[in-house]
Amino acid sequence: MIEYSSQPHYLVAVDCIVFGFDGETLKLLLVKRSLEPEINKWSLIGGFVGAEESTDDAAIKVLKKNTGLDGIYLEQFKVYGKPDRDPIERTLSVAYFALIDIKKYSQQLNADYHAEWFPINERPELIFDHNTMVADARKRLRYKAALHPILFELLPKKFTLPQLQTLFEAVNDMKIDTGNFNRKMNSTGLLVKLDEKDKSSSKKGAYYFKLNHKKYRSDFHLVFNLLPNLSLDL
Amino acid sequence: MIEYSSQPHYLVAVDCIVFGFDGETLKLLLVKRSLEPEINKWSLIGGFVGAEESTDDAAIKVLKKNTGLDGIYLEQFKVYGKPDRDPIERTLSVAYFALIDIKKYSQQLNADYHAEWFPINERPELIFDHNTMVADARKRLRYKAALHPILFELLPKKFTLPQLQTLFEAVNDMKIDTGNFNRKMNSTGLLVKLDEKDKSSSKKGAYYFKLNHKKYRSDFHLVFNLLPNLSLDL
DNA sequence: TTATTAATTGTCATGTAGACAATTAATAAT
DNA sequence: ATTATTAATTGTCTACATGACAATTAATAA
Repeated sequence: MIEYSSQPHYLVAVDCIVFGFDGETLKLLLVKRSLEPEINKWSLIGGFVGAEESTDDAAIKVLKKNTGLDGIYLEQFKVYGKPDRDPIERTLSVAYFALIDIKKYSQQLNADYHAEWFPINERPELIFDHNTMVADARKRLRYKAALHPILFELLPKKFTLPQLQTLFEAVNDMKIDTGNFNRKMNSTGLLVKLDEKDKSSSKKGAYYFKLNHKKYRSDFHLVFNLLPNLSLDL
Repeated sequence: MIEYSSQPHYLVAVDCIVFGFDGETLKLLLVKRSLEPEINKWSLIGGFVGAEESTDDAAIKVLKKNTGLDGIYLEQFKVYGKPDRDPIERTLSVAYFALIDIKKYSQQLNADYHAEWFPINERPELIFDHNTMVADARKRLRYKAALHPILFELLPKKFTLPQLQTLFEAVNDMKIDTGNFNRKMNSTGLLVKLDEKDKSSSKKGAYYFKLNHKKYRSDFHLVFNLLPNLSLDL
């Protein structure tokens, strides 16, 4: 039997930076950590990678366990591999960011798992290097969202143009001109206008749109310019 | 003493996809693997992550050991974490791509470490999932190079416009109009024209340029459009 | 009727992009 | 001196994108 002699072995975890959008504010899903050390402190959703699963599998599992949701947009974006990032024992963490339609998230699981949504700018301090992970994930989200129509993952099946614009403004911390924004979005071919209106936030009501999934899939990898004054930092 | 109970532990490796450019062809640095299994087969440069080093440290070390070079452009781009990717024992691999000025690479180390440059399109079969890693790294390189001036990392201190164009054409597998290309490159402010000429490939000779490092550093994160007909796939 | 938000449209200046052609330049080889 | 060769720049044309800003039309609850 061949062996790799006496190389050191490490724990491997996954951590998920879960973004959500409620129509107004960009949010982050956090949990109270259930094991020592730092028990009861706020933390990203995460878990160890089991013997029979890939890191992708582990991230999917973690997300399922904490939100009850399947088929979530997940993207591995960085490994955190400093030797001392976990004070107890060396643990590498493979970080993923996830985009969730917040309305799909079932409230009772919230209670079960002590998970809670926080407005991204009013979140508590997190354990270990999780604050850094969140900052990195935000940057990556901004970057990706400027070039690919990824933010649709955060919206419910039916959404309005004002909601879409609010989302873009929240992610990028900027005001966007409505006329130009709508023109641009309509020109992507990604939107399908529905007959129904959302009258919850105005008298006139805003038409609902749904995503053209076929176009979304086929054009996802193309490079768009979805942001005015594109100037990113990553 | 707190412990994470009986979670499984794994080996963690780094693998580097090392790109080089000789003025004509995009190349890949490979080594003959020195341990079982698959000993003497071609492989990416890699190694296990030691107990006292971060994954970034490990990648730097691996590169230093195999090329003798420091200060190489290195970017972590993906973790390969399938349980069975290594037949002997579960090993996660953190993949980095590296960009090397091929002229800096010292030939004698080549012999010592059995490392060899292959034209990227005429490379041998690689072990494990290394073929996939190379394909992924190429895509990532193309993507990044279209948006950021990263390809300068592959060029020597002095380079000519024709060399630069050839490099862009090699990375992206396309012909580029010289007039438009030179206009675009000159307009970035990244180039500093030198007095000296390179007469090796023409009678007239092509002026050497060097990189404006200050501008390079300050503008690196901005999103450029360095490719005609930008249409990427990642 | 009014206030309010939605959605579209217009306009203007500016810039980029790319196809394509032409020109000027330098110099080694003949 | 002429020629062949590659380098580098420039011109031109069309098309389209961009973004600032304003104006307009629309729908409807209060």
